[in-house]
Amino acid sequence: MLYRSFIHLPRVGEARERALWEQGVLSWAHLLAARRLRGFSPEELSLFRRILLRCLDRFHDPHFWIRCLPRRHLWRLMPHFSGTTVYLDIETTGLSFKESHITVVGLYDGQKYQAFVRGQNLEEVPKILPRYQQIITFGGSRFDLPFLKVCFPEIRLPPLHHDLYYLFRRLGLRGGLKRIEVELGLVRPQEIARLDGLAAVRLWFRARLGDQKALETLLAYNQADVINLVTLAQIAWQRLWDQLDTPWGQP
DNA sequence: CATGGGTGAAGTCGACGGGT
DNA sequence: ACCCGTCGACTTCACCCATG
Repeated sequence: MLYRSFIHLPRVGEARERALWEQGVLSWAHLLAARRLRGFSPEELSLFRRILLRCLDRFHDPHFWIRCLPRRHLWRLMPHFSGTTVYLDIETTGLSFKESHITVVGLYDGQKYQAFVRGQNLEEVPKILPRYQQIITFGGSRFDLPFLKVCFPEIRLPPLHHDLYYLFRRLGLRGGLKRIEVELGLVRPQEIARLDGLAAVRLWFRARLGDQKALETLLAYNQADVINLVTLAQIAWQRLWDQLDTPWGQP
C-alpha cells in the first residue's frame, strides 16, 4: 500500500494522487521511471523522484512517515508496521483522571495477551510499550493514553497511534466498542458478553476484597476487548482502503 | 458521573501547471 | 511572459460523545 501512495509528496492531495493512479502510475517504481505525466511538470517530477528515493531510505522509520503523511492518511501505515504493533486497552476505577487510577493494562502483540495488574506488575508497562512502533486502541487518544501519561509521566509511547474510534466514525460506524462489535458480527465469550466498563470497576473492587474469580473475570473481559481490536483494525483498514476506490481494486 | 481530542464544513490563500 | 483555473494547505469554529 505504502509504495502505491503519493499523498505524501508536496502539493499532492487526494485529487492529484488519483490523477497519477489514473494515468497508470501505480507505484513509486512507475513514477521513478516516468518521463512525462499530465498535470505534472518535469521539474516537479524530478523533485518527486528525489523525495521517493529518500522514502525508500527511510522506509521502516515511523517518525519519518508520521512527518510526511497527512494525519488523515496515517491509517495507510497500519499493515506496514504490523510486525511491531501493540494493541492496548486499560481498566480503571472510574473516568476521572484525577480521582481514578489504572487497575489493569492489557496488551496484545498479535501473538500473546499480557495483563499488567495494579499491585502486581503494573509498573512493567513503561518498559514494555516503547518496544513497539505502532499502537492501536479504541478511544485511546482521549482515554487510555492520557490516563497512562498521568499514571506514568515519563512513559514513552510508540510513535504511531491509530484510534479505531475515529476511523470507524469516519466510516459511518458511530458508537462504542461493544456496539460496533455487534454491528460487525463479532462475538464474545458467553460469560463476559454482558459486561461493560462499569462492571469492570465493580469487578476490581470485588477482587481487592479477595474475590479471585472476580479478577479472573476482569482479565477475561479486558482480554476480549484487546483481542477484538485486531479484527476491528483489519476491518477498518479494509474499508478505508475500499473507500479510496483505486483503479486497480484490491491492495 | 469527568474528560478533552478529533471531525468536517467553510473560507481563504497561494502555488503551480498548462494553455495562450 | 502572462493569466486563469485547479488544487492543496491552513485556519477557524461549532459540534460531537465514548471511555471505566
